[in-house]
Amino acid sequence: MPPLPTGAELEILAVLWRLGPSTVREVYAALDKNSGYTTTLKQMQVMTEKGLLTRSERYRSHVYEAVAPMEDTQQQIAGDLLRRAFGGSAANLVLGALKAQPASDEDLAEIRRVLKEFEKRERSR
Amino acid sequence: MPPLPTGAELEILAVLWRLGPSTVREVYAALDKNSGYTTTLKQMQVMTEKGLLTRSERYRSHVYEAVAPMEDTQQQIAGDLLRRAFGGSAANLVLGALKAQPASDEDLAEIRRVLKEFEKRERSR
DNA sequence: AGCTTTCTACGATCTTTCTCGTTGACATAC
DNA sequence: GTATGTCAACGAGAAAGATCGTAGAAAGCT
Repeated sequence: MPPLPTGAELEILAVLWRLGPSTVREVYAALDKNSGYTTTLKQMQVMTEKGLLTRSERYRSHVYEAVAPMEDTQQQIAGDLLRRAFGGSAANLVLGALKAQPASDEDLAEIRRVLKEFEKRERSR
Repeated sequence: MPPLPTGAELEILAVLWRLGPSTVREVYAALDKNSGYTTTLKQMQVMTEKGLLTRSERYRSHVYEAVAPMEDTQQQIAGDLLRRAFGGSAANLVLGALKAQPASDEDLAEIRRVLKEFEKRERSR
């Protein structure tokens, strides 16, 4: 089982999820950090060594891409936090998230949809 | 704004939330890590320096306690993760959490209650 | 060919986190 | 009063993470 991505790694992953396969420079530009280009480059190299990213040549530059699908990584992170910080209480996690960043009506509807879906699957077991 | 607790710090906080004010030895016993007693002690001393814990004398030993209420810390953590790993999508967070650790019926009901409550507050603005 | 730009690769440093061994204080037991 | 046990304090070390400076390869331009 791969270790969870660190904070800086997570930010890079988030950019790649959003933009799809990208060069280092594109990721660097999308990051609003005040660290240098080589820092981002190094980070992505390390992540590639770890197996978090893959790299393919394209003309002159290298294009990086997340190995694991976003959903898998998000699930791992959510599960880890649930255990570690919320004593396994999903309700507390939801509550914390909503308080921290009020959700829009669409978000709320989406959450309800997710709940229904989950409930249905649960009931059929 | 205080920096978010690290992984090891979070585990200690979780124990203190669960047990209430405790001595180092109690926390250490509740932790199922394979590190030594002094490691936990040192960690808690550092956390006290950082302002995460408070300490009060009790007879011979010291009793530690989390400074910030659990809810506040959880909210901070959830918000941070929401931004960093989930692109602000609370629905994805909920989905990830449910997939990672299927919730019981009570949990689901609790989540729905939280949603309703939040919605009501939202509507009255 | 020589210069400029745009990349990646490498190595070094700095900081934070994590871990533990040792010490000394204090109390209780013998 | 010596021994034993329990605890906090201290300092040191290892490990991981984050940051950057410099070098080197490849392409394009004049």
